[in-house]
Amino acid sequence: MTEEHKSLNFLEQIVEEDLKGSYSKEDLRFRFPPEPNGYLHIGHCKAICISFGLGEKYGAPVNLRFDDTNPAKEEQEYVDAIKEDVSWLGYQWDKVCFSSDYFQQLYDWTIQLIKDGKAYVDSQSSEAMAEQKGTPTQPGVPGPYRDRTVEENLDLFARMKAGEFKEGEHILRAKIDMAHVNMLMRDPIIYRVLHKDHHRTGSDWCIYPMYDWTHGESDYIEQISHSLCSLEFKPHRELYDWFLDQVYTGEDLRPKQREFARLNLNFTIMSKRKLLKLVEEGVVSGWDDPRMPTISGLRRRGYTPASIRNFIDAVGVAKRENVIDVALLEFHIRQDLNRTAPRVMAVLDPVKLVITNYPEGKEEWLDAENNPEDESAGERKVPFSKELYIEREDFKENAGSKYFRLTTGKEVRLKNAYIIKGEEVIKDADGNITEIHCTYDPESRSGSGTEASKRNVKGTLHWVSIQHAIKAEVRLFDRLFSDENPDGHEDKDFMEFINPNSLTTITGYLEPSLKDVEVGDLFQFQRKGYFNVDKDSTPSHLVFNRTVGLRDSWAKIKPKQASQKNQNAPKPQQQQASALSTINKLGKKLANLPEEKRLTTVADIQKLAAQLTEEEVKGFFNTAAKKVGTRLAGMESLYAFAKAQNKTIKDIEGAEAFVEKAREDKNELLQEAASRF
RNA sequence: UGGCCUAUGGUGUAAUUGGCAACACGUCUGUUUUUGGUACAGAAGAGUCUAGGUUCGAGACCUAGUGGGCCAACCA
Repeated sequence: MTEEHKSLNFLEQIVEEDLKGSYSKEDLRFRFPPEPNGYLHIGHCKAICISFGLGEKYGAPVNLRFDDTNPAKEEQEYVDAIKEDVSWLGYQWDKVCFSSDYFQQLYDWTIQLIKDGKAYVDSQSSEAMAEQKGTPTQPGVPGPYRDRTVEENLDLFARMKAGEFKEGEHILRAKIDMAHVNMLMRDPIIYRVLHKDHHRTGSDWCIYPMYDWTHGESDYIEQISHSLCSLEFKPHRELYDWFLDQVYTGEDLRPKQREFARLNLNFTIMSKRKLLKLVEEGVVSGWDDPRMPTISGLRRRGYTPASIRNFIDAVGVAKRENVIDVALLEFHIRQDLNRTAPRVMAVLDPVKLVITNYPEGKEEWLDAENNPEDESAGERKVPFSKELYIEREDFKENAGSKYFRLTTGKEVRLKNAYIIKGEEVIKDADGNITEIHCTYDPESRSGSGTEASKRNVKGTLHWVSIQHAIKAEVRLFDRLFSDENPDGHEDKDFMEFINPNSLTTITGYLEPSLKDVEVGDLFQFQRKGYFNVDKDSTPSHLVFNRTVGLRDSWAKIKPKQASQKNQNAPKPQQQQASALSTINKLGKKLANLPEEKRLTTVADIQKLAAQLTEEEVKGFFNTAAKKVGTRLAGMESLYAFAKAQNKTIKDIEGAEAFVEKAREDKNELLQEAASRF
């Protein structure tokens, strides 16, 4: 067993248990069952990774099944997009299936259901039916059509199928229990009339099965061993099993449904319906807008499959509600891109830098490393000349000592080039800096090996030669919502939290090596972040997206410096833990400590106890009997406190009873401690 | 007035047969660095929602309480 004993999540444990039980490895089969009514988002990635991940782990097939039972919402476009997204993530399905492939089988089973008296045609309005259904706390009551004869039901259902009725006139319900505690068991609908063409079956059907009647049976038909879904389907399990009971032959594999908590991300919405609204109202440019949490959006943004899979892996699988910090997603894309993305220089907010002692008209092509994390990435040439662009924020006239960038009189290194020294600032009439003049040290060229080239200067700036630079449109994204939980306010709609500045488009100046990039190419613009080539990009008009910025510790220092001016304020000072809370803390485990450690801890407690007030000591007297450690700590505290105050336990109310109880306790340590009084 | 699920550092996830609760992100310190990136070293931060119980021993099991989630679409 070379197996790291990495702990299994609860779903893997279920599978392991089953494998130890009646399941063989060949029985395992999973499925990912999206409804083709929208694009997949990061939340679906979790479901995909769980089922496909299990498939990879156990060498089991995984079906991609389109749960297409509602022609009103479903389209071929979505089927295609979902396939693309799943395979882009790097998963291979065994079969592509459609619930609609099982319409006939489902229908046949339904006939049997009716014959068995387990389904009936109801002909009321949906309002009347809802009325009879009751509420979670009130049982429902049977409707007037519940006891139709089998013949009548068969006839009506046949005519529903034949298209004799309009939508809503009749539906077919399972006959279970209108008073069941589980609302879903109160005679759920299994078929409704829908006069709509289906994207696959066309006009073959005008009755369509509902989710519950379709899902478990589809799992059964495909012989899915473990049907994994998110927590909100937990109440459906009972019905899933009930339906399965009706068709299960006992001779083959019976699927089981298990549920896990879905993924939530802060500052993000995760509902297809709401994402659709963003698309329809033009808040974003489409399902694949780089700000969207859709897989296609993330892909266009520059996220890699590996980064997403690693992210999902890090998130884990459990049954409790969770909200993941987007910082974790960002961590994983940076981690992936740091290894793989070629480095390149691009100036996004340019200011002109003139090297006054650099010869007019001269140009040099300097060596630049493509990726310090990957030697095999090689080098490229970057042109250097007298006039450059640098970032506006990389120069400051009056800079503090913590500012490592260019300022007058100070030296910095130009990445891959020379060390320069700030000399002079040229401003326009309004006082805006238009040009910075500097001088360079001709001996200091990067990699030249001279003494001067090895000098250490604090800052290194990226730059681009003005005459060689190529222009590009650069799109900078911020989060789409300004609220951490845009979907979580009862009084406010998520649309109110849309961040109006989620997209900034600027013109950047890039080193010329970027001339021939292709859509999807990923780069690190040094010191600026990771960028990829957007699909809008053309050779004559390059368009880049910022996937994610670099971690930026300078960004954190800046605001601190600013606030340092009014910095006589009391420091946030670590709150000194009170003697009492420290004792409590120490006490908690006291009874379980090894001898030596316990003695030193007791000594600590006694020392601290001298600082306690009488009231605080009395607090220990009510400690739950179960908490031996805390009682022990209380005992020690009482002892030390009494000693320090020159009191006996008779002087302290309640102390005698406390000690007495401890003497009689079965814990020896406690007895011992109490016996000293 | 119901049923089901759930509760471990700021966040997320761990904790098989006896380890004063581990890992990752985040935060903070340093070191290295021609990216204020990366890498490396280190620190702070929970004593496991509360109260009982079972046990030699409970984060794990039981009961109750409390907090959170889900459940009444001819959606999936």
